[in-house]
Amino acid sequence: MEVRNYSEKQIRLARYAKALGNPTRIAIMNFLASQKTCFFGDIQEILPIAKATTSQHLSELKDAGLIQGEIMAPKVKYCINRENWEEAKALFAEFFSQSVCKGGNCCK
Amino acid sequence: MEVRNYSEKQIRLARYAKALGNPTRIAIMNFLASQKTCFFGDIQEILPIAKATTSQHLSELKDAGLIQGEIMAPKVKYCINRENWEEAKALFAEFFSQSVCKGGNCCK
DNA sequence: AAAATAATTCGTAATTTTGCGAACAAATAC
DNA sequence: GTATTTGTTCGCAAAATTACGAATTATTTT
Repeated sequence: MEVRNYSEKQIRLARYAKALGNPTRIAIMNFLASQKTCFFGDIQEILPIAKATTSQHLSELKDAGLIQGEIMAPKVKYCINRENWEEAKALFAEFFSQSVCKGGNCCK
Repeated sequence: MEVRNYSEKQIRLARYAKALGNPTRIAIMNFLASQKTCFFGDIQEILPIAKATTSQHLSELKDAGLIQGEIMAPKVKYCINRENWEEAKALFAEFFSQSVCKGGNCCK
């Protein structure tokens, strides 16, 4: 009964996946990826939730490293954190590049 | 203040992401992708959690459509659901293929 | 200085997630 | 037919998530 820990990669991938595991946050990321300007208010406008909740979701995306914010008083400009976006992209690509059920005798 | 709903794609992507948003579930998927045989007991062995919890995580992955189970009494054989795996792969690929900060004037 | 604008934080509530041990179900082995 | 093996389900608890309105902060405009 060998109890193994999770690898750093597994933990980081899960962290990114968790941050993306909500339709609102996917919508935010889609919006940020498509826009040149990305003030809080612009994001808030396209979402069917209260601004306090939007702020919370942005915090989670920021904590996960997927976005960053820049204060341009009295507004706040958000954008995707390119470096971590690329890391996440690579981690998901690697994850999904695993060959599934090698040998083909799984569940059949 | 146009309140938009989320697209089906956003909802489906978020659903897959949520299912993958936990290191244990990533580890399970990695294991299933690498194994030819995949009985519950084999999965349970590599995880540092109780079997009841493992069963729960498998349920969530199954609910999300990422895996499927087959009873081979008294054992249960699990494997990746190829069709949905491919859908998830495509959704994540499309998501990460978005060009980030077009025009380059975001947050700089 | 006061009012307006923009966004975050606070306080709260409801729901979901994660985890465990114990009890249970279902088939096999003795 | 009783015991064993293998997983699931139940009941519970702690923590995290999602959501909101109200209060707060910080800058800008008047």
